Amino acid sequence: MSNSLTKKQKLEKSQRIAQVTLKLFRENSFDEITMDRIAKIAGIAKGTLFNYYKTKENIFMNLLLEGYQVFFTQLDNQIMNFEKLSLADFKNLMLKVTSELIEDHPVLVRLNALRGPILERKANKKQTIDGRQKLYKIREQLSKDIAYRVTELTPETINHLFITQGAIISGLINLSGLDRFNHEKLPIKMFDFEVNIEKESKEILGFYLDGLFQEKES
Amino acid sequence: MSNSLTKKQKLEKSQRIAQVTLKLFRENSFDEITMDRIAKIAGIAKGTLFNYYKTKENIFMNLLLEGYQVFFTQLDNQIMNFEKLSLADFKNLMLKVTSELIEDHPVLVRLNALRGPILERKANKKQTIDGRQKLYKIREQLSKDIAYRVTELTPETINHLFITQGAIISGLINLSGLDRFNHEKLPIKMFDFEVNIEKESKEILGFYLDGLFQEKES
Amino acid sequence: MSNSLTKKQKLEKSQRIAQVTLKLFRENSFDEITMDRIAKIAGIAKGTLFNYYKTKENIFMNLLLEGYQVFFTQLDNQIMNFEKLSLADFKNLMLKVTSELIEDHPVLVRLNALRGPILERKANKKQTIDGRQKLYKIREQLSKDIAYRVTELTPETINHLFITQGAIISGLINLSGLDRFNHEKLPIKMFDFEVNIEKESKEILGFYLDGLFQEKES
Amino acid sequence: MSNSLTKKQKLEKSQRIAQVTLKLFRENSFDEITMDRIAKIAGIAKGTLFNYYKTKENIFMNLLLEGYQVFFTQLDNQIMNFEKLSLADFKNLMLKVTSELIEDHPVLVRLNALRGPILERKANKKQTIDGRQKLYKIREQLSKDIAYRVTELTPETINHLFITQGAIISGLINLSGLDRFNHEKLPIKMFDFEVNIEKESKEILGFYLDGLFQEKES
DNA sequence: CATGAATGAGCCTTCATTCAT
DNA sequence: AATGAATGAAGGCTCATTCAT
Repeated sequence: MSNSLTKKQKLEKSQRIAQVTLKLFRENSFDEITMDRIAKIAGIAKGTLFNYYKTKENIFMNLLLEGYQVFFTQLDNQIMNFEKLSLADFKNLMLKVTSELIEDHPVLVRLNALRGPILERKANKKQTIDGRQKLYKIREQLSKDIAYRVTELTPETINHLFITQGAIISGLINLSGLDRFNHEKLPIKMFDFEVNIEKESKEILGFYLDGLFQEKES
Repeated sequence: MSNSLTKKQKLEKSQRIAQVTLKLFRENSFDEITMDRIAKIAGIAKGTLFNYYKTKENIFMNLLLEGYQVFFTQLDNQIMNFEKLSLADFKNLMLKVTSELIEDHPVLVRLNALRGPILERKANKKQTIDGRQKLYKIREQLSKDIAYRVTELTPETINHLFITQGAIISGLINLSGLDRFNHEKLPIKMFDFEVNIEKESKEILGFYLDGLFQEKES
Repeated sequence: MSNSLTKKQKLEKSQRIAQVTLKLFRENSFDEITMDRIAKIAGIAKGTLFNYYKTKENIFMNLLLEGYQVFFTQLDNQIMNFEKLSLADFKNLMLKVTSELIEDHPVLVRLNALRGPILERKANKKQTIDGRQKLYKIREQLSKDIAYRVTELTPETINHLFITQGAIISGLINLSGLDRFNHEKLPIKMFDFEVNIEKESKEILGFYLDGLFQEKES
Repeated sequence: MSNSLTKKQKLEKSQRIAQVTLKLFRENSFDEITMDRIAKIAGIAKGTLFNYYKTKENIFMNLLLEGYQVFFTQLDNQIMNFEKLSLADFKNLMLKVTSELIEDHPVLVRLNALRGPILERKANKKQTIDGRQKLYKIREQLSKDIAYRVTELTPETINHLFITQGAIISGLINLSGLDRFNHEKLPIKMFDFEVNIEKESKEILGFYLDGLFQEKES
């Protein structure tokens, strides 16, 4: 009774852990976030962490999957409001999504960039496959819903576009050295540091879409 | 002279260390590469490592700077053969460079992605600035030489393009989980794993250039 | 409760570590005492050490502060038994304290000598200041209690005297090469080795007090 | 011929090493001075150091012995100018020497403080004894010359006084945390940091001498 | 289920000393 | 006698993970 938690209670605790980690990740790198800090801030014992997540990497993997699920679900809901979308509409949508990712969910992009080089390294094969498949499923559903409204594009193409979008944003974020998150500014003015991630991302993605659409036409 | 290594010999040994590290980096992440492993494979004592490079990060930073220097110098030499380059020529050039980076020097791109979040963390401000400036200089010279031949573009734009190119490739490589470099193939077929980095990069960059050129014209 | 050590238990373990370190310090210099040795002798893992003390220096700093606290508190208690103390009484007191420090707590003096050149080096500014202030507070209280009973002297003068006393003893202990604490006796008879630290210290301090008192009178 | 140095040349080189070390020791602790730095500043190879001094500790021990030799010799010369010295003269002399040690040769005192805890630890028994004996001889000669002029005191007493003097100064220097040599000042005002080493030393020694002389009279 | 003390492998780095040339 | 590259033992410290209670 007392020592057996309801599913709801368990979920709440695991989410608390996740939220704390997420918050920390906004201004810290993976290495800078220790299980100690997470436990302390979450107000639970370090050992308890491992009852909810087998490894540190699992916390982040979960964050990634849950995050994208929420994000894509919300996006899906918005799309449901439309009957049809022209290519121009779709382009605007993708650019808007780009802005949102960068402004409101850069953490999601950074988590995604963590997946291959870090998260999956310490996960076993099954976990890795499960994680990827889940992420894929989420994106797949969204892609289908969009393709249903943008008749010129297939779900595969749209799915592909989301991946490309992620790669572009991630590449730019990483390159910009996360300087927005760093405290000390370097007394130097070079292009690297002036990368306006949002503007760049939208430009690249925009031209990419233009090219893609043009190709389809011909 | 006797026991004193000539500059050439010293360079050779420091390059041996660098080569060992580079080789390890092809299939391992920064964290997985320890000074111990480097020393062992290079066939020298761990302490000797520090006679050539003051920190682990220095080895990688050097690898990055030297690598780009060589790569861009070769590129520069190729360009010197031309009198003038049309925009179409330039586009082909950028696409060819993209292929080369991905096929022959993916390590360079990954090193560059390491710079901000890892290499510069443990370097002091001066080293960081020096490193960045050196890298910048290299790219700057190349950009000027190209701009001289592609009259429609400014050096700044070209420099910008190289950075964008790096970001795109880096984003895709990272996203693809480096699977092509891993030993074990995952028994799974999903889009992520089928990302043909080279094809994708060229497509994105190609369309980006098209859009950019078109914009200039109007 | 179960696996959680009570405050008392934690204190006991941290004191065990401290005691081991103290014991080692009796016959070894700071550099000769490694965290490895401390852990081994304390019968715990090296990592455990760092759960109780963040740095090696912290162990010693703690030893110093705790040691003086205990010593001065005991001294304070003795003083509380008196209503008033004449200058002669006070002189006797200081000489007695000198004997006690040398006979029973030479380690305390040596720790104090370690503070500036070693312990505070690796401590951050806050720690350094805190440590010094704590030590100062301890001595200050004692000085006040004494000054209350020795009407001819101010607390400042007395505080000053304790510091001078420490310097004299420390100087002599260090000079005598700690030989009395070393295992091997040197087969040599020279003045240095015959320094009777206790006798010397008391003589110097005694005369110093005499001079000081005489000065006050005139 | 070319590969065999004259005694003079050898002496010069060993003195150069010594001078460099001495200079470094003025603003650095023993640990902060590496053989590397010494060699570099002296303009010789690191290996060469070991042709002149078998160990790092030997350099410092030599510095100590040579330093005192010079200092005491100069002092001896000054004394030779006098026929007789009264006790008051002698006291003034000792106080003047104290000032000189603190103002001009604090390094000497610090070296002396290094002898027991550091220098002799890594030296073998013979070296230790030799070093001590040499130092003793130097001081002994001086003591005799003084005793000859201060008829009230024996050479032993005077020798003893020099040791006491060294202990007092050393104790105070160490206690003051070498703050005069530190770059960063602590934003704190406590007695410890206000120790005026020279004033304190002279006061303690002065009173000590007063007491001693008074004792002799009675 | 929660706890948090204990673990120990592993990391980077330092530096006096050696020795082949 | 001089060189300086090579050595390697040693050091302090980190942190994800385990497990007895």
